[in-house]
Parts: sequence; C-alpha cells; structure tokens
Amino acid sequence: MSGKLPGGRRQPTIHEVAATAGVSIGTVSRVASESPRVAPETRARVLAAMAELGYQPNAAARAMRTNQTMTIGFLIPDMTNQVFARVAQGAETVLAPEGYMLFAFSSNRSPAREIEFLQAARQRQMDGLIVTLSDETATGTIEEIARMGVPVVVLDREIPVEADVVYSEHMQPIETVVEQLLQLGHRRIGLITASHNIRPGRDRVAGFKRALEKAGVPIDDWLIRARTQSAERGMAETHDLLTGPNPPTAILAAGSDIFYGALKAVRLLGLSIPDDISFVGADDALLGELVYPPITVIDRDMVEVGRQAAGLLLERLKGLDVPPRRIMLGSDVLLRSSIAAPKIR
Amino acid sequence: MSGKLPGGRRQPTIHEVAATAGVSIGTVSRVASESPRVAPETRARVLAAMAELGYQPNAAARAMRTNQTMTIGFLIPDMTNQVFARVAQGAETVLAPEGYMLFAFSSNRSPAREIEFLQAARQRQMDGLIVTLSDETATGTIEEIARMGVPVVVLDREIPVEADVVYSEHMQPIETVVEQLLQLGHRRIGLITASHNIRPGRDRVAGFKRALEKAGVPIDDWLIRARTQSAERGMAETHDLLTGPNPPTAILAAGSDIFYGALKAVRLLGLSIPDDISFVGADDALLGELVYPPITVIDRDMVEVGRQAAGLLLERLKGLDVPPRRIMLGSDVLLRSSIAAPKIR
DNA sequence: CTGTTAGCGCGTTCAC
DNA sequence: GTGAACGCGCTAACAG
Repeated sequence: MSGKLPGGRRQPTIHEVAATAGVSIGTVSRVASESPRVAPETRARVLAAMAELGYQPNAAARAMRTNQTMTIGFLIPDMTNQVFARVAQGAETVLAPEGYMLFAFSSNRSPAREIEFLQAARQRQMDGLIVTLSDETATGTIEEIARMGVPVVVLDREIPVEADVVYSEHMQPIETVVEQLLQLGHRRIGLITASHNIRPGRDRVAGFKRALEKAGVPIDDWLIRARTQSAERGMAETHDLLTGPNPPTAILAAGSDIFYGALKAVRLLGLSIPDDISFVGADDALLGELVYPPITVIDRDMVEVGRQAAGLLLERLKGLDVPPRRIMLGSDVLLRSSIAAPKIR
Repeated sequence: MSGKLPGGRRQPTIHEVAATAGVSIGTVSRVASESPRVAPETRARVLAAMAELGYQPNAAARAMRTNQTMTIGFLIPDMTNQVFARVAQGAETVLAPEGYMLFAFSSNRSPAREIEFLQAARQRQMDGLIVTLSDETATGTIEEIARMGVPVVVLDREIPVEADVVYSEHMQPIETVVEQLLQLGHRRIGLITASHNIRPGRDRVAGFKRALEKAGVPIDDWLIRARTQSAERGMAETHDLLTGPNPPTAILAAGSDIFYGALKAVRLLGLSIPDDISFVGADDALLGELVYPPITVIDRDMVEVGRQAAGLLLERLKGLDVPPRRIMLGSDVLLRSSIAAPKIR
C-alpha cells in the first residue's frame, strides 16, 4: 500500500510539511491558504519546509472540503479551429487574474463527447463552464447542462437552459454582403454555411433570404447549402455549385473551415476571383488578406467573445443571482477586391 | 453548512443513491465500478436510482482513494496555433478510447504560466502530461517537470529530464530547401525562425548554415533572424531584411506564425513571388496552397506527433518502466512555384 | 497565535 | 451478495 500506487511517486502531504517545520498541520494549512493569523517567523519556517519538499496541496482533498476547484472548463467543437481557440485566449485573460485555470476540451463535434465532457466536468466539480455545442437539437447535452449546478456560459447557441449567452451577429453582415452583390448585378449567389442545427447556420440563411426578398430576387434553394462545417464540405459544396447547370456568380463561404474548402475548390477549378466568380469568406481575416486578390471577409472579434463570456461567468462565480443575460457582439464586413460585377454571359 | 456552499447546487452523493435504491453505499460503489459481485436485480435498482438522481461520482473523493484522475494535461505555448491544436487532436484519438480525458492549457509562451500549469497538474493529480515548453533555458519549468511524479512526454525540446520525447526533423528539410535555392542561383537567403532557446530554432539555423557551408557560400549573420515566434515578429524581420542595404533574394519563413507575418510583409512591400522574391513557408500547408502562386512549404504531420506522444504516455501509464525513449518524426518539403531563379541585378 | 478534531464522498477492507 | 467502518489530505471551527 505504500510505494507504487497508481498516480506515480508519492507527493509530500501536509503532514510531512508540518513535521519538517515542527508545527501542526493546521498551521501549515493556514500558511497555504494565506491566513493572516500566523506568526511571521512560523510562516517562514513552514514556507521553507514547503519549498524543500516541493509541496503542492492536494487539490482533491481541498476540493472535498471547499467545494471549489478553481477550474473552468471550456468545451469547444474543434480545437484546430482558430475561431474557438481565440475565444479561449480571450477568456483566459479574464479568468487567470482571478486565479482560475482554464482547461479546454475538444469534442470534435460529437454530441456524445460533449456529454462525456459535461459529466467529467460535474464529477470534477469544475467551478464553471463555457460551452460551444455542436448541435442545438441534441437533447442529452442540454439535459446535462441543466444538471451542472454551476454557472455555464453558452456561446452563440439557442438552447432552453437557464444560462448566460454570448451571441455573435450573423444576419446583418450577410445581408450587407448580399446587398452589395445584388447592387453589383449578381442574381445568383451561392451560400455555404453551417447546418440549421446551430444558430449561426440558421441566422446566416435567414439574413441571406431576407436580403434577396427585400430586393425581390427569387430564392433558389439549390444555391443554399447549410450543412456540416468542414473544409471538405466547403470544397464539395462549392465544386457542386460551380459545376452545376446554372451556377452562381458569387460564393459566400460563411464559416472559417468552409472558407478554406471553398477557396480551394475555386482554385482547383482554375477560376479567377473576381473575374470568373465573386467570393466572400468568413472568420479568417488574415487568410483573406494574404491571398491575391485580397478577399472580402465577414469577421468578428472572437477574443472579445471570450472576454465577455468569462466576464459573465466570473460574476456568477461571485454569486450574482439574476436572470440569464444575453450579450450580442457585432461582426464586421471587411470589404476587399474579391467581389465585382458578374461577367455578362 | 447545507445549501449555498461554493460549488453551486449540491450534487447527489453515493449515500442518496443508496437510500433511494434501498441498499448500502458499498453496493452502490460496486455497481459504479462494475464489480461482478452484485445481484443482477440489485444492480438494476441501483442503476435506476443513479439515473433518476443524475448521479455522477465525485472525482475528488475518488481520486483521494485511488490516486487516479483519468486526466491528462496538455501544455501548449499557444492555443491559437494550429500546429499545437493538431497535436492535441491526434493525442485525443488515442487517449479517449482508454478512458482518459485530455485537457489543454495554453501558456501564451510564458514560462511563469507554464510553471503554474505544472503545479496545477500536480495538485490535481493528473495522471500524465504532454508538454511543449516555450523556453528550454527556463530552469524553473524543468524543475517542476522533474517533481511531477507522473509520466511526462516532452514535444520537440531538449531538456535534462527523464522523459520520453517526440521530435520533429528540422535540419534536413531546411537543408533541402536551401540546396534548391542555391541551385537556382540564390546566394543571399534570409532565414526567419524561432529563437535558439528551443530546439526547432537551433536546428533550423544549423541546417541552414550547414547547407551554405557545404556549398561554400559565406554565411551572413545579418540574414539569420532567430527570435520570438509570432506573426508580428515575422513581419518585422521580413520587412527589415527586404528593405535593408543588401537584401536577400529568397526568404525562409520557418514557423507558421512567422510564415503569416512574413507573407504579409511581402504583400505590403508590393513584391511579387517568385519574380521579386522567392519564398518558403512552414507548417501551414493549406495556406501555401490557397495563395497564388502556391507557396513551397516545409510541412509535418502534427496529428501523428500527437498520436505518438499519447502512445508513449499510455505505455508509461500502464506501468512500462524503461529508460526514456525518443521518437523522431520526419518533415516534408512541398515544392511549389514560389521559388525561382533570382532576378539578375 | 497555534494545536486538535471532525468530517467532505468515496473505495476498500472486513465481517456478516 | 451485502453492510459497516476506516482513512485518503485537507479546511474550518474550536480550544487553549
């Protein structure tokens, strides 16, 4: 029972620190939690013992007593997507100064994995969560969130739970872009975006349709591709659109992964932007700037999303007890030379 | 002491499950840990009670007894860097089936944050770690790793600790590229890469110098910029090189962030690739493919790095007790049309 | 200011 | 096949 337990080398405990410092464990605990009621000299001796032994308090034992872990979980659909990574970065800047550690978990867009994460978070007594779900219609995930018992901030999703939410504006920027394209003379515009199962997908489609309706341009559902978010999908849909019988003269690739794939498809077809096809991307302003010609992009400040989400969470962690709050953050349209009047056919 | 402790709504405990199932806690524990010594009927009653209450075992209490948390920590310098995110993705695919949860923490290239992470990991009794340090010369970080007491896999760094390491090949691909450029007639080649404080920086500079020496081309240290990895730095260095008195005719931007910044600098200067300047990027094959002309890139399979690292870790977690192992993974040079003979001046 | 003590929730002996 | 009792390491409350 002594040496080789799982968990590797035994870590020094509060008892050993107490012994080497010649004090009781209560005193060590007081030093560890920075209680003022300790004589400076005693504190010094304890600190020395801690340093000598490389003591770190056992978080499990501490959590058992305090019901706090100083841990925030961040659930993201896809770690390799810069968009979510930036949110984490923003949240971190707000949470770290308050002593919270932010740990990110990637579900790879699997609701089952999302549930596993939420259960793991509950088991581990994480103090709060920031979550981005990959499917609003997955009821299991939502039930788990309801059970959490700690503050949860939801990012850009509409789900029936009592939680603060940070939204991004998706409708208006799409409308702006579509209006631009209509003005240039485009009548057939392809939209590729996320599925209807998540708010960004729905809102982008809604904004798209609204702009067309306002202009009295008939809606062709064949031109609207609201499915899975991935580069592969973006490429496939773009290829399909551009090689179809009555192809669009402009492509809106609304979503960063989709942007990559769509652009790749355009390249592979040997089409030139904007002469052969007008092109609008999203969520990766840098890529839009690095390619030639620079590409018009719908962009948003994801770092700010993270900051806002963390801010809402912190207030809850401090005990704020008010009804769920909603924050809406804007998006920018970065107009560049990838859109032009369509070729006359 | 009853209701409003930090940690939010009280979670059901094993006692409540036992009570509603009409059994003792021992039995519940046996069901939870899938012990066979439980009557099928009893098991069913317990399972029902668990579901009804939404019971999740308390990880802290469990960890206290078992010294296991089924948690792996992943320390990365920068979450928003796709390179590291892909490693996480790869590691996840091998760790998840074994029941481990992988949590990522981003240090933002701060050794102080790295130390905080390592301490947090020790406090939390994480079962194992995969770490990418931002500075091999930071002694505090290395001391903390030595203290961990659980298996640690180090990525692409040379540090004096007893740990398994997964390396990427950096020298050979740089040599290959430089040889290509020399053959095309380039004599002044600029190299921008990470600092000497991490292995990739050192090895790339070494490979660079070796190729020049082999060809008998004198080395101009002004052309070698081995500093911080960031887009800003990449942009600044590239600008400086290309606006200097005796500018290079080719740029090697070795590092994904540096790649972005360097390419941006080239764009801003209005230079055309490869006519005005030959250009080689790294670690973002997709970007290299999406821009025009497509850019030659030194690429590596980071998902495989993650898989290998997780594999090494798993073996240790299963008790494998052998001296530290080293795995070296290759890199590819994706030749594209961004390099050409230099203009005659 | 410091020592002592009672649990936190669970897994693991033991008896039954 | 099941229940009771102990202790993991720590914090908080109370004595001294």
